[in-house]
Amino acid sequence: MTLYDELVARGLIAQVTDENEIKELINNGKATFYIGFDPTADSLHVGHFMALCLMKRLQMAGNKPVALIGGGTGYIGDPSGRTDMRSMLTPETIQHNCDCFKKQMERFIEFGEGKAIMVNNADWLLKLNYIDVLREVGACFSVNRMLTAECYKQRLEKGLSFLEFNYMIMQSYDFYHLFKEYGCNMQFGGDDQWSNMLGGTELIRRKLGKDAYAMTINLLLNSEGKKMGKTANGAVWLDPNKTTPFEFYQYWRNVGDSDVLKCIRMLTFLPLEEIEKMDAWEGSQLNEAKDILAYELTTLVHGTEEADKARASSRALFGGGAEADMPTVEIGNADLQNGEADILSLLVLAGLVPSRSEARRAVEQGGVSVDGEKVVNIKAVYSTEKLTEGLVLRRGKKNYKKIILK
RNA sequence: GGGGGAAUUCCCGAGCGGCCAAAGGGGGCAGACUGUAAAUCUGUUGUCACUGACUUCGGUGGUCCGAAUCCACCUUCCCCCA
Repeated sequence: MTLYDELVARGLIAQVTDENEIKELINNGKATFYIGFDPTADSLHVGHFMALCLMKRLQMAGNKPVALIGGGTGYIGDPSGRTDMRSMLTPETIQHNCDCFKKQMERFIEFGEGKAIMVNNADWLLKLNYIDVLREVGACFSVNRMLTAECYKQRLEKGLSFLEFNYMIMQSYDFYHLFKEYGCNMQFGGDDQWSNMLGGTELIRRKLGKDAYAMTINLLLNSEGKKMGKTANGAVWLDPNKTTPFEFYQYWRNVGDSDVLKCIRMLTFLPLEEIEKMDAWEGSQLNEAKDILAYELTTLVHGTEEADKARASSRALFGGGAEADMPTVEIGNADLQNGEADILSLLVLAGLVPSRSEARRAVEQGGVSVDGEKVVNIKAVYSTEKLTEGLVLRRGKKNYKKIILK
C-alpha cells in the first residue's frame, strides 16, 4: 500500500490540489513540504499532534519536512474558522510560545542535517517593507476573490479587521519564500487552512510560473461534528504540566463509542489490518478499543513509562483494584483546626472543588466519598491520625485525590 | 466626520425603581440507569460563618428611603450615512 493510499484509508486527507502529482511526489519521497504552526498558546494541542504525525509519516517515506513556526504570522492572527477576532499577542508571549513549541516538536520529529528543518517566519516576515510587499505580492491578490474564500465569508457578517484580512497574504508569502529558499513544493495543514494554502500556490504560480501543491487533512471531529481535543476547561494539551498524562489518557479513554475507531485510524500508527479487525467490535467491547487508543496516544505523547502509569491508575480506580499512582495532595498542620479537618475543607484542599459552596453541594447531592464510603454529612470531620494515614477522596465518578497529612 | 444602538452571572439571552443572586436556553457539576460510552430522567450551577449575611449586572460619580433598572461623564463594541 502506498503512503497516499494509507492516508486516504486512515481518513486523513480532506482536499488536494492535484491528486496525481501529489501521489507521485509523496509516494516516492520527492516532496519537501511544510506545515505551519502559529504560536497561539504555550503548548501544542491535539490538532498540532495530528499535523506532526502526518509529518512523521511523510518523513518515514523519505520526504523532507519543514516545520514552520509562525513567529511572524502570530502577530496577525488567523481568522480562519473563527467567528470572533483573536486577541492580539504581545511580542514576549509570541516568543515564549515559539520556544515552547520548538521544545515539544523536537520530541516528535527528528531535526538536523538531512532530516527535518525548522524555520520561523518571523525571520522574513518581520522585516518586510509595507510598500514593497504591496507592489510585489499585493498586486497578485484579488480582493474580490479573497472575499469569496470560505474563511472570510462568515467573518463578513461579524466583522473582519484589515489586520486579519492580511493573514492569507502572509501565509502565502511564507509558501512562496520556502519554495524559493528550500525548494518546498508542498504545504499541508488542517482543512480550515485550505484557502490560505491555495493563496500560496497561486502566488508561486504568478510570481515564478511554477507549480506547488497543497493538501489538507480532515479536522478531528466527533460524531456530533464538534472539534475533538477540547474539554470544558480548554484544550487537551501535549504539555504534561497543562494536561497530565493521566488526564490525557482519560480523555481518550472516554471518547464516545462512535468516535473510537476514527480516532485510532487517524491518530495512531497501528497497522491498518489491526484496525480493520477492531472495526467489527460493538457494545462494551469497544472499551477495549478505547483502552488501546488511550494507551497508544499517551505513549506517543508522553512515553511508555507515563502511559503505563496512567493506564495502571485508570484501571485501579475504575476496575476497583489497588490505589496505584493516585494523584496525591499533601497538607500540613496549618490546614487543620483543633487537630481535625472537615470534609468541605478537605475537598477544597485536594482541589476537587473550587469553593466550599461547591463542596457543600457535592456532599449534599451524594457525590462525595472518602475511602470508598459515601459522605452525607457536610459536617463530617477527620482526625489527625486518619489524615496521617491518608484518605482517598472522590468526587463524582471520575475525580479522585489522595490526601495525606505531612 | 454625522446619526443610531448595545454592554447582565461560564456562554447566549430576559429583566417593571423595591417581590433580583437576577427568567429562559446552552454548557458544567452531581444523582439514577450503564460499559470510565451515548441517549434519557432528576437535582444543582456567585461567595461565606448557608433557612441568614455578603459581593455581583462595562467603569466612575450622582438622584432616591431604595437602583441591573433613572441622570452625567468615561471606556469598548456594533449598525447606518459619508
